[in-house]
Amino acid sequence: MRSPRTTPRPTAQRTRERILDASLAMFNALGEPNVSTNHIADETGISPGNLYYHFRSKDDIVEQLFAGYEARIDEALLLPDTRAPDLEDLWLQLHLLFEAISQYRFLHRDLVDILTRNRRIRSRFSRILDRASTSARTLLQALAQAGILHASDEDLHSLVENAIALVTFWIGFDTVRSGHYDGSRSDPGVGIRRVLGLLTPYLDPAARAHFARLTDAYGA
Amino acid sequence: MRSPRTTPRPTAQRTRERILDASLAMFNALGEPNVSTNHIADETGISPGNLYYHFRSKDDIVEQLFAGYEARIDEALLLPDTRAPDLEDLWLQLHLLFEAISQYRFLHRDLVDILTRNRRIRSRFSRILDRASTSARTLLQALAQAGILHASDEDLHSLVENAIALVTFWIGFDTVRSGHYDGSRSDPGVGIRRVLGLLTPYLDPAARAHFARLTDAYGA
DNA sequence: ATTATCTATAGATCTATAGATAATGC
DNA sequence: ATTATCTATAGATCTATAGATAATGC
Repeated sequence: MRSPRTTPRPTAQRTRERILDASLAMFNALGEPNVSTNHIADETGISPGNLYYHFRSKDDIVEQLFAGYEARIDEALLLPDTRAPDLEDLWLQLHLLFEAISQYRFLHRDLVDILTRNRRIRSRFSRILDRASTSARTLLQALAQAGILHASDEDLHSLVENAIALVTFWIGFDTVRSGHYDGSRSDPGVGIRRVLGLLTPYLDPAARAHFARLTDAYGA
Repeated sequence: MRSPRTTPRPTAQRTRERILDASLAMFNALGEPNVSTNHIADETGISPGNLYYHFRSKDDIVEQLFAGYEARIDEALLLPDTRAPDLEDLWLQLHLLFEAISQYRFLHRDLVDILTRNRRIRSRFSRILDRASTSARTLLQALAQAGILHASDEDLHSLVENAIALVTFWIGFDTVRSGHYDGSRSDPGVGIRRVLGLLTPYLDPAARAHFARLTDAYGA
């Protein structure tokens, strides 16, 4: 056990952050399984021993990064609490989700492998999916209530699950479909349009036109 | 270079097959990145040296397995050539696809990582996606021609891409969503229903009822 | 004589730790 | 005195090969 650092020194704090930054960048570029603690130390410009002074293990680094990811996702899933959510909330939520996922895309690239090897992250991710499901359901039910979406309960369930599947594995699909395996960031616009494509057949014509305007105006 | 075996001895042939069988089973159960050539040799009951007599490398094993996968997928993608494909062809194709993928699920579990590390498999998989896209498009266009599906060209494109994404990453999504990380085979029924769920809003009511009957009758 | 198999091992990792040394804060 | 860092290394892999030995087929 390391003693708690109540007042961390500026230098060490920066080193810790630099390790996390380098890890995230390399994980995203090369895939987490293909990046060793030696690579990370090397890229950060420190010794492997120093890396293990700041982090218990490679998994510890992954978990710290995951905490950042989880915070971003939870923020993206927030819905307005004083009024019913509308189409523009859905549109914004999708943009925030794709942005957060893109920032931590290494997690989604090797999702099954990472979750298989780490029980803690596994259960936390499982709860993220549940929260996403709840959020999406709430949103779509509000749209149904407002009369701009028409779907049976079964349709709605299928819709929510398919949307979650598509968002979760968009990074993977985009990679294999486009053939860009270098881990570079890709335009989230197509992914967002595909998720919205799941929804459109259930939307009112007026709402569909509304979406078209949003897409044209903000370019995604 | 190994000399060509024109008339392979039965024993050796069996060993080769046993290596492939053990590899497939362990890859599916534990994930390809987590299975070493030592594990495979151990499970097959041979020495690591013997394994390398039969296969050039671990990648060689993966490629041999991939060839079997590719053949199964290509077979599943075949459409009738003497008549226009109909709803039941689509239904059958989905079943064959899910069956083939389930048999080689290790490929889909770590798809991006495997394709990143192996250029040959990468380009072959890319062509599989193209063939799947063509097959799906042909099928859906036939349905549109027959008047049982109504969708614009843009809708149809989105539909095809979303279906391919869902089928390709169903194994991954099912794993993280259900929380069963032991690599065991899961019921493909839900996955098939989800893919069909993409289609239903574009279908004629009569065709939708047809699907419901198929699902009830054959249990998926 | 050829094919199949095993033993033993080189060489390259990788994760993680022990222990020495340097830098900082009181 | 505490915190941060480095050097060096143990110990566990893992992939792959060399070279010896066994089994098979003509």
